[in-house]
Amino acid sequence: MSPTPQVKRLQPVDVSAQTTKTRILDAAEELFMEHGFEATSLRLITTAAGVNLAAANYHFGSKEELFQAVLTRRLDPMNRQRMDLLESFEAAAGGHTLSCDKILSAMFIPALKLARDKETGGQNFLRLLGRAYADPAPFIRDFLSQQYHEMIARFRTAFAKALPHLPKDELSWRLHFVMGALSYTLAGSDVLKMIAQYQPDEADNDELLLSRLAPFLAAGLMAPATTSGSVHQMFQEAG
Amino acid sequence: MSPTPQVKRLQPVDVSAQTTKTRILDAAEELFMEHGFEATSLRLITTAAGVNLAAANYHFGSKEELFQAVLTRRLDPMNRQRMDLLESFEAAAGGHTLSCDKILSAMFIPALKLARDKETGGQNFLRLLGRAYADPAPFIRDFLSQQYHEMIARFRTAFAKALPHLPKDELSWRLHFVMGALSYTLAGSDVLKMIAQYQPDEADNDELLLSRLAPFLAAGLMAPATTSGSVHQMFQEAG
DNA sequence: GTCTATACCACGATAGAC
DNA sequence: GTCTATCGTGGTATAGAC
Repeated sequence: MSPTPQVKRLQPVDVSAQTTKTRILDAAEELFMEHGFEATSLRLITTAAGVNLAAANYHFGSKEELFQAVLTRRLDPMNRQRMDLLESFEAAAGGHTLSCDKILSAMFIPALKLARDKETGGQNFLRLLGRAYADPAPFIRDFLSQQYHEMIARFRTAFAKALPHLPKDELSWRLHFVMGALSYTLAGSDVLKMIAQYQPDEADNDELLLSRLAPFLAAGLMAPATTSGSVHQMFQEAG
Repeated sequence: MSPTPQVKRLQPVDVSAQTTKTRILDAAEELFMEHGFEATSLRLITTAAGVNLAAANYHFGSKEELFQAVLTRRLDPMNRQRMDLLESFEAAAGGHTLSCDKILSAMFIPALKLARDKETGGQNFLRLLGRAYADPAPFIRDFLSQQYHEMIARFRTAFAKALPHLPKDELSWRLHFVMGALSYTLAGSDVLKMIAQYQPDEADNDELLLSRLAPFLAAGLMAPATTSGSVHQMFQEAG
């Protein structure tokens, strides 16, 4: 079933290897996006890719590592785009401080581009990413933690300049809320049934979705710092 | 290994059934909280409960239904408390409109109570709930959608009064963001490594966590409505 | 080095004896 | 109600073909 290598010269090993590896990667990405990590079996992936079951473990070591490879292939370029875009915004602003909206757009735009540039799957990859971001599996959390570390650090300093009044730890929390809301929104296309008034046209339009999320998050970021014990007080009042 | 029924009279069937059923439920809750749904096997649960593997399927039908039973036992009372608290706030306010903070506290306080009232597991149940809220499995999404429907509808009308300027569909989106940020925050205790400056004391303190989330969400809810195409414009500018 | 065939063990589920 | 036995499927490891 596997294609026989036609050209044996000029790195024939690499060529044949990349072909099989890429086919597994493509099939895995599509199936992971559709069914999620746990519900997608290696047998389904390798069958769809037209390769042997053991080939997946040979090239990627395990199902978990295959999943990480699927994510890295698109996540790494996207986060680099985010940092580059932020840097270009800062350069264009000269000495001026960037607004929260502008910084947020540096996070959103590369995600939107990713959703569009890829004719196939691109729209759904963000959902896969959002689900992964909320996945309880430690190997996923650790992997994403490592992947996002540099980008988050870069954006935190940008937000710190835009929000000088905000305490450092408060900003860390709010960045956490931002990342959570973003990933959750991207992941939760079908949770909208919970909210009702569900409009399929809107839900499929990531641009419209993010254009609603952006002002929500910007306002949250710019809110005054927490007054200590405010919830505690409410808790006491309610008995 | 299973306890032999000592009293055969007075509904012996129900007594023995509830005992086994409860033991499975308790063991399942603890293990689901610790390892998540997929990573927890029925064999582990039934072994911990000291019952036979088949007993779980007999009493609950499937692993999925067992999981739903675990969630329902605590979720149903919590959502009822939320609605009751909101109603008492409205009654206390007379004809006055409730503030967003007040409405949000009606959502948060029952969650905090749940986290505390139960000596065992209570602190971690909210994390299990948050993870379930973001789980891609359809049976979980459908279940929670049904569980939350009444409460969400109730709170939407409350927010609609507090935010009369906000279009209906915009409010629906923001409620979605609120629920997402809340559940994600409760679920993501260990994602904080991503943000760094991690302080274990704070992360374990749900009250402090929610006291930081509340003003963030309130500000987002009260933000001016989306100007159509704002993100689209930014997207064009960035090329 | 790549790829295949195959075996192994754990899982969820179920039928049937008690 | 409970238990044993068993089925089909899952991820994984490995021996050996090319």
